[in-house]
Amino acid sequence: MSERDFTQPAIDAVALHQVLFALSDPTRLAIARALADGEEHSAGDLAGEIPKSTMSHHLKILREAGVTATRPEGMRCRVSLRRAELNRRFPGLLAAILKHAE
Amino acid sequence: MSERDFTQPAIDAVALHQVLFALSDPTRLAIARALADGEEHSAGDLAGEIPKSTMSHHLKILREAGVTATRPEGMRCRVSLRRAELNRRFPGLLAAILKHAE
DNA sequence: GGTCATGTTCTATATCTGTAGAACATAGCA
DNA sequence: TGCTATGTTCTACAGATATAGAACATGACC
Repeated sequence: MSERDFTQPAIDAVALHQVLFALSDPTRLAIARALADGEEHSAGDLAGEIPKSTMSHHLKILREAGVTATRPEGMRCRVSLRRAELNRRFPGLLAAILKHAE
Repeated sequence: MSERDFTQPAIDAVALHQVLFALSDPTRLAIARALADGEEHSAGDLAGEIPKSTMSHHLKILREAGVTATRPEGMRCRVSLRRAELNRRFPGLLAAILKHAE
Protein backbone atom coordinates (compact mmCIF):
# COMPACT_ATOMS: atom_id res chain seq x y z
CA MET A 1 0.00 0.00 0.00
CA SER A 2 2.64 2.47 0.97
CA GLU A 3 4.90 3.86 -1.68
CA ARG A 4 8.44 2.75 -1.32
CA ASP A 5 10.11 5.17 0.97
CA PHE A 6 13.66 6.29 0.30
CA THR A 7 13.82 9.05 2.84
CA GLN A 8 17.08 10.89 2.87
CA PRO A 9 18.28 13.34 5.49
CA ALA A 10 18.16 17.07 5.01
CA ILE A 11 21.61 18.11 3.88
CA ASP A 12 22.09 20.39 6.87
CA ALA A 13 21.49 17.46 9.20
CA VAL A 14 24.38 15.49 7.76
CA ALA A 15 27.53 15.27 9.86
CA LEU A 16 30.96 15.19 8.33
CA HIS A 17 32.00 11.97 10.00
CA GLN A 18 28.93 10.23 8.58
CA VAL A 19 29.89 11.16 5.05
CA LEU A 20 33.45 10.03 5.63
CA PHE A 21 32.25 6.75 7.08
CA ALA A 22 29.90 6.11 4.19
CA LEU A 23 32.79 6.56 1.78
CA SER A 24 35.33 4.66 3.87
CA ASP A 25 34.25 1.29 2.49
CA PRO A 26 35.85 0.29 -0.83
CA THR A 27 32.57 -1.02 -2.22
CA ARG A 28 30.72 2.18 -1.42
CA LEU A 29 33.55 4.31 -2.67
CA ALA A 30 33.33 2.46 -5.98
CA ILE A 31 29.60 3.12 -6.08
CA ALA A 32 30.13 6.82 -5.49
CA ARG A 33 32.75 6.88 -8.20
CA ALA A 34 30.39 5.20 -10.64
CA LEU A 35 27.79 7.83 -9.83
CA ALA A 36 30.29 10.62 -10.37
CA ASP A 37 29.34 10.84 -14.03
CA GLY A 38 26.28 12.75 -12.90
CA GLU A 39 23.88 10.25 -14.39
CA GLU A 40 21.25 8.30 -12.56
CA HIS A 41 22.12 4.63 -12.28
CA SER A 42 19.89 1.75 -11.31
CA ALA A 43 20.91 -0.41 -8.38
CA GLY A 44 21.23 -3.36 -10.71
CA ASP A 45 23.65 -1.55 -12.97
CA LEU A 46 25.82 -0.61 -10.03
CA ALA A 47 25.71 -4.05 -8.46
CA GLY A 48 27.65 -6.16 -10.94
CA GLU A 49 28.65 -9.33 -9.11
CA ILE A 50 27.45 -8.09 -5.75
CA PRO A 51 24.33 -9.80 -4.34
CA LYS A 52 21.22 -7.68 -4.34
CA SER A 53 20.85 -7.66 -0.57
CA THR A 54 24.41 -6.51 -0.07
CA MET A 55 23.96 -3.77 -2.64
CA SER A 56 20.76 -2.64 -1.02
CA HIS A 57 22.57 -2.42 2.30
CA HIS A 58 25.36 -0.23 0.93
CA LEU A 59 22.94 2.03 -0.92
CA LYS A 60 21.00 2.51 2.28
CA ILE A 61 24.11 3.61 4.14
CA LEU A 62 25.08 6.02 1.39
CA ARG A 63 21.55 7.39 1.28
CA GLU A 64 21.25 7.82 5.05
CA ALA A 65 24.61 9.57 5.11
CA GLY A 66 23.25 12.10 2.64
CA VAL A 67 25.64 11.06 -0.11
CA THR A 68 23.13 9.67 -2.57
CA ALA A 69 19.50 10.07 -3.49
CA THR A 70 17.29 7.19 -4.53
CA ARG A 71 14.21 7.71 -6.62
CA PRO A 72 11.81 4.90 -7.44
CA GLU A 73 10.96 4.62 -11.10
CA GLY A 74 8.85 1.72 -12.13
CA MET A 75 10.44 -1.57 -11.21
CA ARG A 76 13.83 -0.14 -10.62
CA CYS A 77 15.28 2.65 -8.58
CA ARG A 78 17.37 5.47 -9.79
CA VAL A 79 20.38 6.34 -7.67
CA SER A 80 22.30 9.57 -8.02
CA LEU A 81 24.90 11.62 -6.17
CA ARG A 82 23.68 14.59 -4.15
CA ARG A 83 26.60 16.47 -5.54
CA ALA A 84 25.33 20.04 -5.53
CA GLU A 85 23.82 19.76 -2.07
CA LEU A 86 26.91 18.16 -0.60
CA ASN A 87 29.04 20.80 -2.18
CA ARG A 88 26.96 23.44 -0.54
CA ARG A 89 27.21 21.74 2.85
CA PHE A 90 30.87 20.75 2.60
CA PRO A 91 32.41 22.79 -0.20
CA GLY A 92 35.17 20.96 -2.02
CA LEU A 93 34.90 17.76 0.00
CA LEU A 94 33.17 15.43 -2.43
CA ALA A 95 35.25 16.67 -5.34
CA ALA A 96 38.45 16.07 -3.40
CA ILE A 97 37.39 12.54 -2.54
CA LEU A 98 36.10 11.56 -5.97
CA LYS A 99 39.17 12.96 -7.65
CA HIS A 100 41.27 10.36 -5.87
CA ALA A 101 38.93 7.38 -6.02
CA GLU A 102 40.56 5.81 -9.04
CA MET B 1 65.78 -2.86 24.86
CA SER B 2 64.11 -2.05 21.60
CA GLU B 3 63.28 1.52 20.88
CA ARG B 4 59.59 2.20 20.81
CA ASP B 5 58.43 1.62 17.30
CA PHE B 6 55.90 3.93 15.71
CA THR B 7 56.16 2.65 12.20
CA GLN B 8 53.98 4.48 9.76
CA PRO B 9 53.18 3.48 6.20
CA ALA B 10 54.86 5.02 3.20
CA ILE B 11 52.52 7.68 1.91
CA ASP B 12 52.17 6.01 -1.47
CA ALA B 13 50.97 2.83 0.22
CA VAL B 14 48.03 4.61 1.82
CA ALA B 15 44.61 3.93 0.33
CA LEU B 16 41.95 6.59 0.19
CA HIS B 17 39.34 4.53 2.01
CA GLN B 18 41.77 4.02 4.90
CA VAL B 19 42.19 7.75 5.35
CA LEU B 20 38.45 8.27 5.19
CA PHE B 21 37.88 5.52 7.71
CA ALA B 22 40.45 6.91 10.11
CA LEU B 23 38.70 10.26 10.02
CA SER B 24 35.16 8.84 10.13
CA ASP B 25 35.17 8.57 13.92
CA PRO B 26 34.24 11.76 15.80
CA THR B 27 36.99 11.27 18.36
CA ARG B 28 39.66 10.85 15.72
CA LEU B 29 38.30 13.71 13.67
CA ALA B 30 38.66 15.90 16.75
CA ILE B 31 42.24 14.73 17.17
CA ALA B 32 43.03 15.58 13.58
CA ARG B 33 41.46 18.97 14.02
CA ALA B 34 43.53 19.62 17.12
CA LEU B 35 46.64 18.73 15.15
CA ALA B 36 45.65 21.05 12.34
CA ASP B 37 47.52 23.91 13.95
CA GLY B 38 50.67 22.33 12.57
CA GLU B 39 52.22 21.89 15.99
CA GLU B 40 53.32 18.68 17.58
CA HIS B 41 51.06 17.63 20.42
CA SER B 42 51.67 15.02 23.05
CA ALA B 43 49.18 12.20 23.41
CA GLY B 44 48.37 13.41 26.89
CA ASP B 45 47.51 16.89 25.69
CA LEU B 46 45.18 15.49 23.07
CA ALA B 47 43.54 13.03 25.41
CA GLY B 48 41.70 15.28 27.82
CA GLU B 49 39.11 13.09 29.54
CA ILE B 50 39.74 10.11 27.33
CA PRO B 51 41.47 7.12 28.98
CA LYS B 52 45.03 6.55 27.91
CA SER B 53 44.36 3.16 26.38
CA THR B 54 41.53 4.51 24.27
CA MET B 55 43.66 7.38 23.11
CA SER B 56 46.51 5.09 22.23
CA HIS B 57 44.12 2.99 20.17
CA HIS B 58 42.86 5.95 18.16
CA LEU B 59 46.35 7.30 17.59
CA LYS B 60 47.41 3.92 16.30
CA ILE B 61 44.60 3.88 13.75
CA LEU B 62 45.40 7.39 12.59
CA ARG B 63 49.08 6.53 12.35
CA GLU B 64 48.52 3.29 10.43
CA ALA B 65 46.22 5.11 8.03
CA GLY B 66 49.05 7.51 7.25
CA VAL B 67 47.25 10.50 8.74
CA THR B 68 49.57 11.21 11.63
CA ALA B 69 53.18 10.70 12.59
CA THR B 70 54.28 9.83 16.10
CA ARG B 71 57.76 10.60 17.33
CA PRO B 72 59.01 9.48 20.74
CA GLU B 73 60.63 12.21 22.75
CA GLY B 74 61.65 11.34 26.24
CA MET B 75 58.74 10.14 28.31
CA ARG B 76 56.12 11.42 25.97
CA CYS B 77 55.37 11.11 22.29
CA ARG B 78 54.91 13.87 19.83
CA VAL B 79 52.04 13.49 17.40
CA SER B 80 51.69 15.55 14.25
CA LEU B 81 49.69 15.61 11.04
CA ARG B 82 51.40 14.33 7.89
CA ARG B 83 49.89 17.27 6.13
CA ALA B 84 52.38 17.89 3.35
CA GLU B 85 52.71 14.21 2.49
CA LEU B 86 48.98 13.66 2.46
CA ASN B 87 48.51 16.69 0.32
CA ARG B 88 50.96 15.28 -2.15
CA ARG B 89 49.20 11.92 -2.20
CA PHE B 90 45.64 13.26 -2.15
CA PRO B 91 45.79 16.92 -3.11
CA GLY B 92 43.12 19.00 -1.42
CA LEU B 93 41.60 16.14 0.54
CA LEU B 94 42.85 16.85 4.04
CA ALA B 95 42.24 20.56 3.68
CA ALA B 96 38.68 19.94 2.56
CA ILE B 97 38.03 17.66 5.52
CA LEU B 98 39.68 19.82 8.16
CA LYS B 99 37.91 22.90 6.89
CA HIS B 100 34.59 21.36 7.85
CA ALA B 101 35.56 19.65 11.08
CA GLU B 102 34.28 22.38 13.34
C1' DG C 1 -4.74 -13.57 -12.18
C1' DG C 2 -0.08 -15.39 -13.13
C1' DT C 3 4.71 -14.59 -14.16
C1' DC C 4 8.95 -12.34 -14.33
C1' DA C 5 12.15 -8.50 -13.06
C1' DT C 6 13.96 -5.41 -9.68
C1' DG C 7 14.86 -4.34 -4.93
C1' DT C 8 13.89 -4.33 0.05
C1' DT C 9 13.53 -6.45 4.41
C1' DC C 10 14.42 -10.33 7.46
C1' DT C 11 17.60 -13.23 9.48
C1' DA C 12 21.96 -15.16 10.54
C1' DT C 13 26.86 -15.06 11.10
C1' DA C 14 31.71 -13.99 11.26
C1' DT C 15 34.44 -10.18 11.87
C1' DC C 16 35.52 -5.55 13.23
C1' DT C 17 35.25 -1.46 16.21
C1' DG C 18 35.21 1.54 20.31
C1' DT C 19 35.76 1.57 25.01
C1' DA C 20 38.38 0.94 29.01
C1' DG C 21 40.60 -1.42 33.09
C1' DA C 22 44.97 -3.83 34.29
C1' DA C 23 49.52 -4.95 33.55
C1' DC C 24 53.74 -3.77 31.45
C1' DA C 25 57.45 -0.73 29.35
C1' DT C 26 60.13 3.38 29.10
C1' DA C 27 62.13 7.73 30.66
C1' DG C 28 63.43 11.12 33.90
C1' DC C 29 64.70 12.20 38.57
C1' DA C 30 65.76 12.08 43.59
C1' DT D 1 67.48 1.74 43.50
C1' DG D 2 63.10 3.38 44.07
C1' DC D 3 59.39 6.49 42.49
C1' DT D 4 56.60 9.03 39.31
C1' DA D 5 54.97 10.31 34.65
C1' DT D 6 53.70 9.01 30.06
C1' DG D 7 52.11 5.61 26.87
C1' DT D 8 51.62 0.91 24.96
C1' DT D 9 49.96 -3.67 25.02
C1' DC D 10 46.88 -7.18 26.86
C1' DT D 11 42.40 -8.53 27.70
C1' DA D 12 37.54 -8.41 27.68
C1' DC D 13 33.17 -7.18 25.94
C1' DA D 14 29.06 -4.81 24.09
C1' DG D 15 27.67 -3.05 19.89
C1' DA D 16 28.36 -2.17 14.97
C1' DT D 17 29.49 -3.80 10.30
C1' DA D 18 29.87 -6.55 5.87
C1' DT D 19 28.17 -10.32 3.70
C1' DA D 20 24.57 -12.98 1.76
C1' DG D 21 20.64 -16.40 1.44
C1' DA D 22 15.54 -16.49 1.84
C1' DA D 23 11.27 -14.42 1.94
C1' DC D 24 8.56 -10.59 0.74
C1' DA D 25 6.98 -6.32 -1.93
C1' DT D 26 6.34 -3.77 -6.07
C1' DG D 27 5.69 -2.91 -10.93
C1' DA D 28 5.29 -4.28 -15.77
C1' DC D 29 3.43 -7.33 -18.95
C1' DC D 30 0.90 -11.38 -20.80
